Amino acid sequence: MKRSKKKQFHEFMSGKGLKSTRQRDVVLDCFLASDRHMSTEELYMKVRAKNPTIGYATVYRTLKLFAESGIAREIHFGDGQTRYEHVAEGEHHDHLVCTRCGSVQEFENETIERLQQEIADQFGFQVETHKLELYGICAKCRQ
Amino acid sequence: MKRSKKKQFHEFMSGKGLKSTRQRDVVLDCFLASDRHMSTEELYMKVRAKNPTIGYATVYRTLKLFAESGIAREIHFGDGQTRYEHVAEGEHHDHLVCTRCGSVQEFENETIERLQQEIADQFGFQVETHKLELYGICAKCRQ
DNA sequence: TTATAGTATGACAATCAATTTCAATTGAGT
DNA sequence: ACTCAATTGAAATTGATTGTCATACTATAA
Ligand SMILES: [Mn+2]
Ligand SMILES: [Mn+2]
Ligand SMILES: [Zn+2]
Ligand SMILES: [Zn+2]
Repeated sequence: MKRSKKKQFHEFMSGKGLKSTRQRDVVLDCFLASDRHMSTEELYMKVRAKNPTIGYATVYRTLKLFAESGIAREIHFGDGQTRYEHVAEGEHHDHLVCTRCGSVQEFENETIERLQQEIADQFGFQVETHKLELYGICAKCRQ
Repeated sequence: MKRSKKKQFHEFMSGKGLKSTRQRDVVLDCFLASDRHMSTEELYMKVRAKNPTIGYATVYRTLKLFAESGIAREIHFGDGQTRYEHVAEGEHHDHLVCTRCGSVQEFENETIERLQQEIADQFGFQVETHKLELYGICAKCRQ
């Protein structure tokens, strides 16, 4: 799985005439080894631990490339931080976000997805993406 | 309806020992007279048209008070702009957002709301708020 | 292998929305 | 009118992100 994402990214890069670099490989390894829903800042810290010479701008630029290549998805939970999560091909999920501890639980619901489609159809709206997030208190934080 | 929101806001303010000012009244009038889903910037422009001496910070501060008082809700559509929309007491709706023309269509779906609740219950998660947005191309933009 | 052309990098400046600071002003109860 | 906390606008500041640019590097051709 990690092998295949590496491959996917490298194919995307060479297909666009973009280069493979030491820095990008470090960022990629840190991203793939990381928990999901990491903020750019958090990832930058992990990257620095491996190679302190890598700059902030490079991490930002590389994460955008991950999203373009399809191995990552950009997410926003409403704190001013952009986050990235791993994307499994053909999969989709939504999120439960704890406003107390910040933990994130993923879920899938086929019925909701279908209803969304129906609603869009009623309005003649063509859905490209959607975002469903439930914010509240997770089981642990409720004791 | 507009009378009652004005009232609601003024009651909230006096209840907190906060003052009624000329500036706040102008911002409130502009907000109530406006289309929904206005960005702070857009509202600021309307405010300036009525009273060019009112500052940016005052508009920001006042909109936060609207949200606190319950007459407005803060929304984020992923462009870097915070928006505010009118809140009707006891009502809730979600959004279809056109990524081409920026238009916003509101909808309500009781079944989806119920399913969200069920999912949260399964995880022992206590929902406080949620966000459901469908992004894509609206009927008009599809010709 | 070496030359070459275009890409990538990191330090730093710049941007953008939003917030904070602060001295001067104002609102509301007395 | 008096008092005092709340409010204001201008400007400075923050925090995340992006742009600039001179230097360094990668990949391919020769
Ligand atoms: Mn996720
Ligand atoms: Mn709305
Ligand atoms: Zn929690
Ligand atoms: Zn449209």
